[in-house]
Amino acid sequence: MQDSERLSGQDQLIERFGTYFESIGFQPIAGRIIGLLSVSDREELSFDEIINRLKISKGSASVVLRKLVAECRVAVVENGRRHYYKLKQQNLFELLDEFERMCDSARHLLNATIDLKTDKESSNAKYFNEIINTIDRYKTITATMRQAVQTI
Amino acid sequence: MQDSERLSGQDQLIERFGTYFESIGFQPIAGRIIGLLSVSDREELSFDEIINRLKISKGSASVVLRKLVAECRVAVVENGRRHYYKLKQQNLFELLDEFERMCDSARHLLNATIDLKTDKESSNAKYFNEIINTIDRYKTITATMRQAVQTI
DNA sequence: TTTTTAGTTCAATCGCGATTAAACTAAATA
DNA sequence: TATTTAGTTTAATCGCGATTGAACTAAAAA
Repeated sequence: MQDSERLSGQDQLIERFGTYFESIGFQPIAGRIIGLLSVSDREELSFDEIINRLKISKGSASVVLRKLVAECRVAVVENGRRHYYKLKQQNLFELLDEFERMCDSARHLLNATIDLKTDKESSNAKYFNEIINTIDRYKTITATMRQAVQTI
Repeated sequence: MQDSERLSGQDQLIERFGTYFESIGFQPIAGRIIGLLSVSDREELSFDEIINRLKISKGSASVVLRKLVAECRVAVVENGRRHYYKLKQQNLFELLDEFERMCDSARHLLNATIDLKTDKESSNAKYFNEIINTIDRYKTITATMRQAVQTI
């Protein structure tokens, strides 16, 4: 594969990472930075390399990188005056935890909604109960999966 | 429970539904409408009831409701000149499908990223492979779950 | 000590989706 | 037929997060 080909391929992937992370609530620039750090062959990039490759201002890079570091998405290595950044690998179990917390809060909201219904047998009340049951079934299964993985 | 108590309880839940749906990409008003239709005791509400309870303009209600109907989140019943709206209950398997499509596209992006790496043994390449394996394990499990539920 | 460099800070602005207001349409009603 | 009513359309505006630019700080280099 030629260098130019690789570069343009990387640009496309950076864009895809970017739109994905945008869709889950990150700033556009944050998504591109995660993309660049994911895609790039050298996995530790300086502040300058980042702003030059992505063509963004020092200001936004500074703000967004600080946020990404605070959120443990990116790790920073200081080397003299220079800062180097690399992707911080997430603990996959923590990702699962996060998803389960989301399910829990949905479950909680649906329960509160049913509690407030005059008619607990109404169509929506039944539907919400069905969703709650599905969430509970799902949690049983992931608990099993978690155990299985942990005992390997 | 008193009526006033129930009403303010509903308002709070509407707000919680609203912020939840906002967080997954819906317009604020769309989230509140879904909340109102989820929480309200009468589960079929007229255009007027919606704009009065949520204190929103006819214009935004019209636009947002059309969108929600197009997305199959809300069903509309026309009765003479009046339109009545109710929550459209989703097929829970379709929700699962949607989640799996999301996993598939993530898997695809990670694969493309590894393909483009010069060093397939780099730290990030290994990390991405680990995520792919986790996704695959997850899919095996949900397939089993799906079969189990379908044969009930 | 002076100069250069790396990154930070923050006020200003940009961009854009969400929302409204008011004119408008079409159907029901009188 | 004239009027009322229910909802639609769309131009204008609002609000706000994202981004920039330029001044600024602090540390390294000269």
